[in-house]
Amino acid sequence: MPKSVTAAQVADEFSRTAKILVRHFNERLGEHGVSTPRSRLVVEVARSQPVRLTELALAVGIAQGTASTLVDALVRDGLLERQTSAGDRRSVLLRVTAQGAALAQDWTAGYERAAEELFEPLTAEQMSTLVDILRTLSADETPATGG
Amino acid sequence: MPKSVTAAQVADEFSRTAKILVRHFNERLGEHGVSTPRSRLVVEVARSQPVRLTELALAVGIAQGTASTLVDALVRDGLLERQTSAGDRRSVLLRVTAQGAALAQDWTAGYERAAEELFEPLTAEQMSTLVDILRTLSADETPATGG
DNA sequence: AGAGGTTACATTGACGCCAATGTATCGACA
DNA sequence: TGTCGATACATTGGCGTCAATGTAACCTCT
Repeated sequence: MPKSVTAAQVADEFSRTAKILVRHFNERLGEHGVSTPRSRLVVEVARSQPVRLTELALAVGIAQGTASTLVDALVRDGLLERQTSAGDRRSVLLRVTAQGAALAQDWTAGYERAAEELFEPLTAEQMSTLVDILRTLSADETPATGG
Repeated sequence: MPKSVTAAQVADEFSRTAKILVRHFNERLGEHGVSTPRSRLVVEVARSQPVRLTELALAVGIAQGTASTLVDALVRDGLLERQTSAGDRRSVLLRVTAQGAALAQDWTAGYERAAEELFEPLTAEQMSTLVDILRTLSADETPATGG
């Protein structure tokens, strides 16, 4: 018999856990000299370049303006390149630089190890279930891989 | 057969969904003229007053310094009261004011409705499963109700 | 009593993030 | 061609958050 929980309880627990995990993640990635959002962006661009800014924002779940600001800093730091799209000059295509690609590789490893550590208490089935539930919750705002 | 997912995929999905939900939550609560963190704090104090600052931070999942700053603003706004503990003069006991209690009631209702709306796509069993998983993930940093 | 380590809270500087808004480009249509 | 709404990105002001650190009270042990 599943203990019945209210939606508010779920929200509280979700919010609390999310914040705790974010702190731990930042702590782990800090050892690589980078913050979670920055590494997340660079790794995502490396994975699916060239990528438009708005697509990138959608993929990582942040607002477009936030992505713009963060990307700006990453470009200044020489990790990403902006390139105006030939077909649509409003669009910006993002790619990693050589330096960005190298760091992305290091950070991906750190990211994966941090994730394994944080989700270690879950069984494989729980992880799969969790992902299903998360995708259900964010079904409205899903990148192209939606299907 | 559960699709196997990597820890990094879980982390990505978790982070993305958390940010999306936070945005939606803020949007809903904005209609009540309050932000999610502020309402969350006031409601939590109303629920378990008197409560120490650090306990409160743990309950909502934020760092102690963050709680201090937020509480400061809420005290200035007349929603919360600080009171130095008689037994341990380092400690601060928090309570809601009359105004804070009234608003907490309104916000609790808004909070609950927002949560119901956001978690509406989940079945009762999924919600229960989700809470189990979340508690497992944050088992290290659990308030006194730890069990 | 008082020295030294510990605990509870406050403060600070920097960052991530948002909503709202501004600017340039695009596309359709008169 | 020029106009108008829509789209893609950039900018801005403000909040929430953190880690790191400071200050005061507590506790133990001598």
